Amino acid sequence: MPELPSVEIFKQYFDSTSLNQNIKKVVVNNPEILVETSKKNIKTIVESEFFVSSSRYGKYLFVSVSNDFLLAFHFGMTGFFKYSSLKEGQTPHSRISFIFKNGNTLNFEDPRKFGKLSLIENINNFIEKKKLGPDALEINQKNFIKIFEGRKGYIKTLLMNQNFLAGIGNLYADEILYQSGIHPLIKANRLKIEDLVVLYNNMHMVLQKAIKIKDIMLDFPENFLLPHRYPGGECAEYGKLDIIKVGGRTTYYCPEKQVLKD
DNA sequence: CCACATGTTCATTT
DNA sequence: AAAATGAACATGTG
Repeated sequence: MPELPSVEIFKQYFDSTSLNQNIKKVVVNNPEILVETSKKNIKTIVESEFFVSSSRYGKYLFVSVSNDFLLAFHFGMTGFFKYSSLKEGQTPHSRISFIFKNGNTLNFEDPRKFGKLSLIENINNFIEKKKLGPDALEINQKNFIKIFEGRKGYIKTLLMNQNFLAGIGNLYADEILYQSGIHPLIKANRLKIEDLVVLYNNMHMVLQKAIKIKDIMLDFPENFLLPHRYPGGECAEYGKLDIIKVGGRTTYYCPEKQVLKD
């Protein structure tokens, strides 16, 4: 479930399992997920080195290697890490495996193969090249409000657009708008400053809550949208949730709580 | 068989 | 330039 909260949790998992361990071998099962590098290249660069640190930006996880190279993981729609004590740790959806000298393996798992692993030289250059907006947890209120100034697009579409704000995807956009009582189809420039302040505060609240509960949907409180986000699901406060398409993505919202005015 | 899925990117149209 | 829409990508699930 790789939106910002999941990636933050993947980072914690990565840090606690895989930092500072000698990498004995790298197994590339699916070279097609590699970007700007090759199977041979990545093996040459990473084998016999170790991971020094990691950092998250939006939905990306950057990992620095002991020889100063950098890896950028993107988890696509179904990617995640699996650290195991199995010798070669191979599983049906393991795309890349990092086998450590201690006998454990970190797998980059991704059933649908929308994930990517890039070899990069500089994080800032990468962010610039991808034209990523500010990270959703780092941006301050003033700059957040500025993003929507004069924008005629739908608020949900903009929230999800990584070029404006990095980290929010389809599910969390729905949750943040629900918490804020804002209809997903409101045009951004129709929102008042007060609405944007509410939106900003709820964005933080929702993302931090999600990280706290390890992004386990069922652990969200009743008054959140996500535990009810399925056909026929009901808002804890009002009635049945509506399902529409916004920017090509399925959108759940409560028509009584999130009203589209004029 | 069909529809749908947490994401990104590209083409086309308005 | 901005914005909306649809398709493509690969694969599992219901």
